[in-house]
Order: sequence, then C-alpha cells, then structure tokens
Amino acid sequence: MVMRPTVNDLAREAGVSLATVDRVLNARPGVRAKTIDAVNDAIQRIGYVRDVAAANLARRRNYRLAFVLPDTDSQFLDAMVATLRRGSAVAILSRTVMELVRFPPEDPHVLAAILAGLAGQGIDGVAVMAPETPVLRDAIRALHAAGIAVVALVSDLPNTERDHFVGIDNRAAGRTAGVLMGRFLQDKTRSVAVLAQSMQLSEAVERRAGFDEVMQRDAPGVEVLPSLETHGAVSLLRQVMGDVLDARPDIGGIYITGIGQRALTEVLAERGMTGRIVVIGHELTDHARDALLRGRMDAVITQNVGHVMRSALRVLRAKIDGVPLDDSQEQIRIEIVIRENLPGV
Amino acid sequence: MVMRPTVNDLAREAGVSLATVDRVLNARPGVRAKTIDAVNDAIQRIGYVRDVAAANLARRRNYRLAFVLPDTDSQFLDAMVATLRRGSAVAILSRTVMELVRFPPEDPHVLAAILAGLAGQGIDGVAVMAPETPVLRDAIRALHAAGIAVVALVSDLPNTERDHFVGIDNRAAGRTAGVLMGRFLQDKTRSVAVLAQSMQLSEAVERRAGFDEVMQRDAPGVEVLPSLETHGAVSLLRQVMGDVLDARPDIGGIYITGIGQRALTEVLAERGMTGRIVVIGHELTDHARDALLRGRMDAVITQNVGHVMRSALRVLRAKIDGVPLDDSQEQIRIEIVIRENLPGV
DNA sequence: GAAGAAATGAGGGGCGTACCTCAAAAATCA
DNA sequence: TGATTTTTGAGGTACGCCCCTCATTTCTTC
Repeated sequence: MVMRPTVNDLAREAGVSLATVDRVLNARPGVRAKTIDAVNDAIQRIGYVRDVAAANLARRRNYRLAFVLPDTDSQFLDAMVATLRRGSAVAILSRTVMELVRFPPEDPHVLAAILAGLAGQGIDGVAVMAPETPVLRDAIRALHAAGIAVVALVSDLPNTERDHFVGIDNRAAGRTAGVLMGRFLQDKTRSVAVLAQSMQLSEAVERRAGFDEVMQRDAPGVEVLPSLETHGAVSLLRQVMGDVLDARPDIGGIYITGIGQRALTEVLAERGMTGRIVVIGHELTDHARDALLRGRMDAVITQNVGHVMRSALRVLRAKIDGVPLDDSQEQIRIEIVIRENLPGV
Repeated sequence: MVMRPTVNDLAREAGVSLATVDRVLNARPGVRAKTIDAVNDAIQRIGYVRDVAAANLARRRNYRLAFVLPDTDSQFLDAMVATLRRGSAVAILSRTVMELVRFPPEDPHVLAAILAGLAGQGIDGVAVMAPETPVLRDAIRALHAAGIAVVALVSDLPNTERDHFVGIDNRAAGRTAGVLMGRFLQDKTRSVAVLAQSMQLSEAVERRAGFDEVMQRDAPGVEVLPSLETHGAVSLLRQVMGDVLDARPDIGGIYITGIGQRALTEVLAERGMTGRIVVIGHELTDHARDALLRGRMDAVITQNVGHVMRSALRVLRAKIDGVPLDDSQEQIRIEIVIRENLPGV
C-alpha cells in the first residue's frame, strides 16, 4: 500500500497548522517568509505532492479550451476536427471541454477578433492553427496578458508569445521527404516536380526548403523544378500537371508539399503512369492511405493527428496548472508511412 | 461551466435513493432487477459517467503494476528500464506504482515462479515481455484466473490468456525493412546479408519472414543470405561478419533483425565500408541513433519505447477498472527513422 | 392476513484538498 | 508598555464518491 503524504502530514512535519499549509500551498497572503520556507522545507523532506485529483474536485475546476482552426476544406482539417470531436468525449472525463472554433482562412482580422472574443468568455487555453500575421501576434499577446495559455498547432508561430508549439519541424519533414525521394528515384531520373498546393501556411515553404537542401546534397544530378502552385482549383491543377508531364517526360518523381494528392494521383492513373513516377507527399489522409495501398503513392510524411490533439490538450492543461511537462512525450514524430507500415484504421 | 450529473442527479432521475444508486453502481447485492434497470435507464437518459477521480479518492485506490522484463544486457532493455523509472514518477501521481521485475532469460520456469509469486502480492496488473512457453501459458492463465490484468509487451503471446498486446506487428516491421532495403540498394547489388542476433524472442523470426516476403517481391534478383546467428558473442560476430564479407563481395546490404548493431557497424567502419553497404536495423537505441547520425546505418525500424510503456500503463489501468480503451491511441506505430527525421533527445 | 424475508431509504463518516470565518497569538510600532 | 497590525490556528463546509449501519417499507409465502 502506497501512502502519499497529505497536507496533514505536511502540517505536522512543518510544525504549523493546516490553515498555514493551505495558505502556503495556494499562495495566499499573510504568511511570513520564514514560515513559507519552513513549509517548503517540509515539502522537500517528506516529498509532498499535491493530489491534483482531490484538488480539482474541491475546486470544482473545469478547463475550457478552444481549438481555433481555419475553415479550409481539406481532408487533413477534417481529420483534425474528427479527432477533436472524438477526443472531447474523453476530455470531459477529466473535466475539460474542448470547443471548436473555425475562422475564414483569408482574413486575419476576423481571426484576431475571434481570439479577442475568447478572452472574455472564461476560456483557459487556446490552441490555434493559423499563419502568423501582425494582428495575430497582437491577439496572442493579449491572450497571454489575460493569463490564457496559448499553443500553436501544426504550424508554428515563432515570433508570438505562444507558450508552446505542437507539431513537427516542417523543414526536417521536407528533408525527410528529400532523402526518400533521392533513394527511391530511378538512376536515370533527371528531374523532379514539386506541387505546392498550399494551405496558406508557412509549411509548404519550409518543406520545400528542406527538400531542396537534401536533394541538392544527395541527388545533385536531379533538377528540382519550380513549385507548381494552383491555389486549390482542381481543374487547374489537372491541366497544369498535364502540361508539365508533357513538357518534361524526364520527370521521375513528384513531391507534394501540401494538399492536392488526390487530383495528382488521379492524373497519373489516367495517363497510366502510376508506379512509374515516385510520388511522395505529406499528411496521412484517407486518400493518401488509399493511394499508398493502391501503389499510387510511394511514401507519406506525416504527423499523427491524434497525438497532436492529445499533446495540445496535455500541454494546455500543464500550462494552465503551471506544472512542468514531459518534453519527450510531447515531441511529435515525423512519421514515414509506406504501404508496409500503414497503421490500421 | 460544465456540470456533469452526479450520483444525486442520478438518484433523483431514477426515483430511488442514493443508497440504491450506490448499490447498483457498485454491483452490491439486494436490489431488484427492475430497480437496477430503472437506474441504468436513468444513467442513459442523463448521461451519467462516474467521476473516476473522486471514486478513486474515496476508495483510496492504488494500482500496483508489475513490469516483468528479461534480464538481458541490451540497450533496448536499458531504454525500457530507464523509461519505466522515469514513468514511475508520473504514475505515482495517478496512484499507481510500477514495479520492475527481471528474470533470467534462459529459464522459463523461473519466470513462471516469479509470476506465480506476484499473484499473492496484491498486484493488480502485469506487463510481461518474454518468449511464449508452456509454463508461461500456465502462469498467465493462473494470473488471469486470479483477476489480474495481463498484457504482453513488445513480443506478443498470442496463445495465452493475455488481455492485450502492446507492441508492433513484427512481420509488418520486417516487411517495412524489406521495402526500404529494396529501394535503398544499388542496382548492381546481388545479395543481402541478415544478422539475427536474437533476444530469444520470436521477433527475429517474424521480422525475417516479413523481410523475405517483400524482398522476393520487390527485388527478386537479390539473394537474401541465410541468417547469421552468433548468440550474443561480440568477438564471434566480428569474425563471422568478416568471413561473410570476404566470401561475398557482392553484398550490398545488411539487415539486422535484433541486436548487434554496434559490433556490425564497427566492423564495417574498420573495413572502410561505411556508406557502401546499406544497413537497416531495428530499435532506436543510443547506438543506432549515433550510427544514423554518422551515416553508419541508413534506416532504423523502431517502436517508441515511451509510447509502449505509457500504452501498457493505460491498458492495464483500463482493464483493471473494466473500462473500454481507445484503440487508436493504443496502437503502437512502426516508425521508420532515418537521419533526417531523428527525434531530438 | 400475519409472519418472515427481501428491498429500499436515511444518514453518517471518510478520502485529500480548497476556501472561508473568527479568534488567539505574535510581532511591530509609537 | 500599550496599542495596533500582522500572522497563525481552529474549525467548518464543500467537492463526488465509497462504504457502512439501522430503520422502514414492500414483497412473499403459507
């Protein structure tokens, strides 16, 4: 039987009353510095650790977290939303409610207004996935000033006062894609195309940089063509891809930095080129999973959406409670997925 | 403010007293079937979910878990042990103590005796990593009969009454290694060596099978040589490897199914062959990490030891409490690690 | 319909902590 | 030294649940 010391043990050990221990533990005023030290010493001696469960019970503490995501139509975001919904059921058991808020991706001011609104609503923490803009920086500073924990999700906001970033290093992810591309390419390949159907976030740029870096080093003979950007229009993508493939029959691989996997693999399949060109992309969406199984994609670099969500949740709670977090657990892996290590549904 | 229904709400809704609700919730005798149904209906209607934290507090519940690991000298097991120790500090906060028990890997009867001893010690759950033997099967059956939750760790025990398996599908892991090997190999390669320095577990066999399967499909022109088994003796390994490399200068890749990465990469380095032979192995130990960074290994297929431990802990607690678990969270990934996506320390 | 058995209700004490009030003790200041 | 302020102690109530006892009600059975 394990018997953790309680506040009563602590009071006895420190030679003070329960009330004083309580004052020290909860940083209430009216205690001499000397007494505070005595209690802290006792805490060290007997190894007292507050029973968070009991404390939360007594406090009737609820954590209110807001997940602020762009209102973009992509399978990746759909997966995030679905994961969030499923996670809510579990989170409620640990007295935390997760609220989903979406914002129109094109207007940073609307996002800023939404965040500003959150501050007055008794929200304890915010996880936000958005491109960094000046108004966003200001909005996050305001949240921070209001004592609200903020984490950046998927896409980092390095120049803001966010408390933490939950996601992967996209440059490293791009480098990983580059290494695989370099090794998967046939020897005769002379060029590789890059499809940068961006989600307006900085991801695409960073991934491309990492990819280029490695390709230059590992496959110096291969030309990495300029990014094809088609801003979401599927028909346009199909046409542009068709043109490029016609113009450059020496293309041996295609790297998809953002979304648009589906349209691309369809174009390739229609042209009977499936399996003849190495296709590497990001994010294990339903379609990417299907493409891997059918041999329409060769590898997917991804981050586990479930881990991202759970990590964000843990980090926010830790920040709110002011307790340290286990960094090794919160590190999101850059996962390489091929058909053979595809996780089950 | 979120207000979860409490037992009081439940009693009111069901039209019974608190005492009866308590009897139903805790399966105490002396309640008519009709009343039980009434309470269960009310639970459904108002969506009552027991506050586990409060319940555990009232019960003064402690979870005692035993992690039973072989006393093998390998970096992988060292990592497991280290992770376990670090995890204990966190686990104690959720009223669970994790005890480490090690057994001599050569004698299954000692292991069985240890497990039998555990049953009488008030242990609630056991995580065991061991090869499946008849005595082990019996021991696990006995634990199960005693109401103790059992999970298999890293190496599955499919024909026992274990409640769950925490780890990866080793055949799929071998297939993953095979795909990478096939794609990483130079075109001129005619053969690949396999080093099966086994930990006595079934892993090596399963991985080899998966590896062969894929190599035959993807690289039919490459001969996969018979496994080199050297049962842990480093000097022997060095010699055997040297002989093989001399005899077969056409070896283009080496697959290490178990331990022995260090000795192998050293042999290759001494012979100036680093980078000229594709080396793929399993488990991201400190040495594997170092080898990846130095270009002495090309890829490592691994499972995250931290995830394995935490998953085992969650699964055991869930089984003990009799609550369902989130399968998607408990699925251990087959991770592919190359230099570029190597997670930080 | 009465006696016995079974089911239900009422209530108390406790788990470890938070938060509050009021009185008593100690320190500080003039 | 006495008055004032600050610090400390004592004790109560609550959180949501567990577990126990004892009285009361309801159901069986003959």
